[in-house]
Amino acid sequence: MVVMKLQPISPSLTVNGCTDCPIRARAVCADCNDTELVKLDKMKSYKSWKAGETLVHEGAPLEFAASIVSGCATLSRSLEDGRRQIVGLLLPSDFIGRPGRTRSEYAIEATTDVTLCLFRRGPFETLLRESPRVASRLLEMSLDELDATREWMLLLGRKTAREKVSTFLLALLRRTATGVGPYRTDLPLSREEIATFLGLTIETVSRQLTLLRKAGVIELDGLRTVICADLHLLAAESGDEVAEALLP
Amino acid sequence: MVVMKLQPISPSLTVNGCTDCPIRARAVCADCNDTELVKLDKMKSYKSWKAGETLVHEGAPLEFAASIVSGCATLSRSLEDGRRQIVGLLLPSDFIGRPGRTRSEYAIEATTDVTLCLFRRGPFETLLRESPRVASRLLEMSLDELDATREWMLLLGRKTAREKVSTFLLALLRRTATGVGPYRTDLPLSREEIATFLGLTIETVSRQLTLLRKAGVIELDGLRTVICADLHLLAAESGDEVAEALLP
DNA sequence: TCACTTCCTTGATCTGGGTCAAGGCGGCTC
DNA sequence: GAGCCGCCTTGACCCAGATCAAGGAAGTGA
Repeated sequence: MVVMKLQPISPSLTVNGCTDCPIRARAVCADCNDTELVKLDKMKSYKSWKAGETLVHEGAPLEFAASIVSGCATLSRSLEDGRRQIVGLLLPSDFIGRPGRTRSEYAIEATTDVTLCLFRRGPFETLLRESPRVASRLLEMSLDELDATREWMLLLGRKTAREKVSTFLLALLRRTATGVGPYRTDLPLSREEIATFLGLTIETVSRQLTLLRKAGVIELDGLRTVICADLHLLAAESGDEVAEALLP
Repeated sequence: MVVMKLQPISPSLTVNGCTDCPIRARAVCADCNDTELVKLDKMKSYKSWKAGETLVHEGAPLEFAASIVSGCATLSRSLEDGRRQIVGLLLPSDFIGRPGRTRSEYAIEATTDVTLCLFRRGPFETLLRESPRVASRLLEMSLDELDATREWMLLLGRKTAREKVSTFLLALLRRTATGVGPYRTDLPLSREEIATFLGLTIETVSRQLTLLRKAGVIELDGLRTVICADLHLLAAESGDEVAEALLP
């Protein structure tokens, strides 16, 4: 399963792809021949789920590859006693799929209404075999994914609650940030889901959001909307000075 | 970077590969033509490091791909204030490398004396481009890696200290387990390194090892050798009943 | 408009694991 | 074999974040 990319895809790749089907744009770059585009277009279909629905249960068969068109979903793993950890966040342009394996190690759940662009396993794996360019793009995406996952290990193992919440908000805001601030984003996760993603409890997430608001780092507009006038303030709270240096 | 595989490689893949150079065995399966074997053999070389040495600094150029021949190394990431998290464990037959990127996101450090089988980046990437079979094997390894990393996220985010230490010992023992017990393994990491891997402190690791010994789950022979008569006891402490069900 | 639900916030208290400090135990050197 | 050094263990205490508990706010349906 390949997912959780917190940077937006390159604009130069989207413009000549179909924007409603990001995998086409992501898998095939501008100088490719059209054959692969046509093949991808022919095998795709769309499906939507409501917020809160489960797309795939942990350990259940996974009969498709897909990319997120709109909305947000999570990947999670659970222990038998109910403890649960979200191990990946799926946002538009992210990819779902695990070539060569038929069942999902993770539960996939919609946290908002979500629409996927689906490819059946069989034809998609054939395309992978026949098109080195698509295959190598998938390898690249998997390795980016691995880097993002390892970065999250550092967060889970070593960061404080405040740093965790700040890092999460910063990652979301950067993904949607355009031009200059103030930056605004709608949280695609409930407090409970944020907690499950950050290895915290819902109460701690709530308290840290309140503290960040009182410290003037962010503003909250309703329950789901976060506004940040200066991403550097947030980066300073995230425990990661490198992240700060990379800001616009 | 692709690493941390806690299962031994398939015996059917090793027998006809050269055992001192596992990537050849891992990348090329029995029914492949010999050309790829020859190409891999031609480009390889060997290099060794002493325990405690740094192979690659965090953020430094990574000019090779490699597989571990013997010994143990770690991948780690650090925050600026010195907090550090090991994000991957490299044991014999594991692969190091990040096609398409020239610098390492992680520090790579030898925790015991270690020998690598090295491939220069250029020729290795050419081989990847020309040999779909080797490329698809690398994708498979990357995805296994991603699964292992996400499993570790569940450990870091949700398990107790006792469960973390038990899970770590179980993973090590399973990797070397053959036939029936009692199982014995030499820890490739110091207490400090184990702590850095599990998101704990050295004192907590030490205390949990003592408690597991007093509970009769493990025996310790010297500082580095762990003996476990019954892996099911350890699995019961690991918080993961599925792991227990999969034991021999 | 009122009951009901779901999700969030805030306060009070508890505790697992961190921190600080004091040895113990080889292995090495001279 | 004495002194030293690196690594590990153990004890005492502390604190960040978990847990428990009590509302608040916003939506929904009758």
